[in-house]
Amino acid sequence: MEKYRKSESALSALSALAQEHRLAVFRLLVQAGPEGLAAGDIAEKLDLPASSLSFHLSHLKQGGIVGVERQGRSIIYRADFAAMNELMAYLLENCCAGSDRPSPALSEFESKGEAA
Amino acid sequence: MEKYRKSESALSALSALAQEHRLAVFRLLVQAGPEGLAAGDIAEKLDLPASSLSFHLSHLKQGGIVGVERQGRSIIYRADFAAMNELMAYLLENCCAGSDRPSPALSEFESKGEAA
DNA sequence: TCAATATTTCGATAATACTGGAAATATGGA
DNA sequence: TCCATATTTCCAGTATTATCGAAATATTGA
Repeated sequence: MEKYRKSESALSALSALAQEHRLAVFRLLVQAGPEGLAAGDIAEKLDLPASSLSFHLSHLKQGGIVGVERQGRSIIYRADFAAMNELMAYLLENCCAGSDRPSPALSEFESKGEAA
Repeated sequence: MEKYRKSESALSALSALAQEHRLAVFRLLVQAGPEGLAAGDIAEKLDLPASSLSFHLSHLKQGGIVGVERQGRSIIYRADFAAMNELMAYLLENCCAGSDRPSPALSEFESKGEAA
């Protein structure tokens, strides 16, 4: 258990995604799957200057939703699916709740989780 | 059908949520449920100056994830659960994909949807 | 060791976002 | 109509984020 699911990490993941180029990069990485993509490939596909892309990649890394690994001369980025799932779980618990939800029951649960 | 689910709207919903105070406001509105909350109540609960809160509320409104309605002297804000569900659907389709996903099949589907 | 490749870091600039007091707007009640 | 309440809009100041060329750093292969 002990899923962290704190607002703090959700927030940094959200800010990582909340930018045109970064959302595009992340979607590309999701499509690429576990193999990931080299920074250069991303730059080419999205037609972004290397230094700008690097700025955004480091933001995605900070947000905890991509992983990095050097592979020879290239640096491979991959989507962190586990982190993305945690973000989804956070949003589901804290930001969703159909009109058919069991009143404030769920919110009490979440505020308890948040306290720690 | 014709779910919009475009990157553009996902992006504005994401930027709406990707800010400490706005995420807090939205969570509060989710807890409040369909009844919503008056701006003043939100300001009090989160201890935010009225003008700052108003700035953030308009951002949430722009992002399409809250609804507004005047009720006497107060202005009631409520979480737009349908919009939130659309965001979740977008993220699920475009930003998730377990390692057990059917290769690039899903991504082809989504790029077709995006074209329009 | 040297040159070529891949990427990041630096630094300067521009653009955007956030903050909060004060003034403006809308509403309801006396 | 006049006053109190609720909220927004305006505005200026501050802070954060984005952009991208140039220089710096790694890595590989000759």
